[in-house]
This record gives sequence, structure tokens and C-alpha cells, in this order.
Amino acid sequence: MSDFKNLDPLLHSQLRLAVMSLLVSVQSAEFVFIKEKTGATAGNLSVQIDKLNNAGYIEVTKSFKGKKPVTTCNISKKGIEAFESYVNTLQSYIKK
Amino acid sequence: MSDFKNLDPLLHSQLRLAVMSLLVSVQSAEFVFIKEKTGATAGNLSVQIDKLNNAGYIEVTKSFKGKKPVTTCNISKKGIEAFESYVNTLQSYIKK
DNA sequence: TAAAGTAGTTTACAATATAAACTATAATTT
DNA sequence: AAATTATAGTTTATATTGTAAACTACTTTA
Repeated sequence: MSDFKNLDPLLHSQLRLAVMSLLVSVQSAEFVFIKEKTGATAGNLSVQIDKLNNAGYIEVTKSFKGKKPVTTCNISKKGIEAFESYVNTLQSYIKK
Repeated sequence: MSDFKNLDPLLHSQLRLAVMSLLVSVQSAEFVFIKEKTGATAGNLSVQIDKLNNAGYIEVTKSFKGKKPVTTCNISKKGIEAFESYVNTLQSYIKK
């Protein structure tokens, strides 16, 4: 790509982008909350959260709220930076 | 997706987005020019141009420059509208 | 006339996204 | 108390997509 910088493929996915954009503003959110906000299915969300986690863009902690399992996602510094960089690259595409 | 509107999958692809963003500014461009600007391989570009064409986002005309075949792509009204709509949706993601 | 270049297209494969099916536990209902 | 429904996810199977490699067809050059 000469004129067009590569878009981070991890962020260039509708659901992962939605998750990250949510986490950028709230920093921390629970699985169920993210699921509702994004409208994703649990399976799809689970997979995509895994990928973001493996990339170090978010940190995932599992605990219990009463007797129910709760998965909490926190955006990492690396995640914030990646998101900002992605947004900048994207802007360069759409305002050519 | 409750909070997040769907991103047109035809535009949410790095190469097709690059092609469309190029065509939005220049209106009309030749295959080889697009190939150079985007850094895509000919095969990949050919496939993606086909998809944009089938969607009615661009019009493709084939002619000759001297004895060499030339494929020219023109963005359509529908394409411009789709691009603008995509950009708006995207903006709503990244400035939440 | 053989080799290399140009302009693409087709096809085969790898990667991705997604839903469906599943696990595990808890709370209700009958 | 057994069966049913609900909650919170995970795993897996499939369909879709993206991409490069291989190919076609023609032209130019050595």
C-alpha cells in the first residue's frame, strides 16, 4: 500500500471496533453490558474478546457477582494507543 | 447492533475502502493507477473492483490505449452516497 | 522467434466472522 | 425433588471473505 497505510486488522472488524470504542469511553465494562450495547451474540463476542485479549488490547478478569460469573474487560494502554492509531489511519483514508 | 449501526460490509474492507476513497476524490481512474496508489496486487484489485461494480458503486469500462487494454473505473452516485453513509457511521463509532 | 513485459482474470487456499450447539451453574416451577 | 427455564459464558462448525499465485492474452524487445 503506497498511499494507504495498513489498517490494524484486529481493529478493522465491526464488532471488535465497537467493543474497543465502547471501552475507550468507559474504560471498563462487563461482558453482558458489552453484549447489550453492541447487540452481538454471546458466542461472537466471546471470540472477539479473546482476540482483543490475546493482542493485549484489553485485560479480562473473571469473578463472581453473587453466584453469577462475571467477565470484566478493561482497556489497556496498548489498546488505547492502537485504537487511536487506527482512527488516525482511518481518517487519512476518508478525507483524501 | 443496538448502539452501533451496521457498517456496509462492502466498504468495510481495506482495499475496497482505499479504492472508493480514491475515486471519491478523482471520480475516474484507471486500473493501473489505482493499483499503484493502493499498492494492491492486480488479482486482488480485480476481484475487489468486480465487487464494487456488482454493487453498483462504480462503473467499469474497458477500452484500449493504443494496443493496451485499459480498465477505467468511475464512481457512481450510489457509490458516493454509500461512501458518505459509511463514513458517517464510522464516525459515530470512533467518537463515542 | 524466444523471452520479457503489460494488463488484467480466474482459482485455490488461508483467514475471519458468525451462529449454533454446548457446558456449567442457579433459580423457578410443578 | 425432579424437571424447566434462565444466566453467563465457551467451543466448534460453517459460511464468507480476502488474498496471492497461477493463468490468459496480447505486445514489445532482444
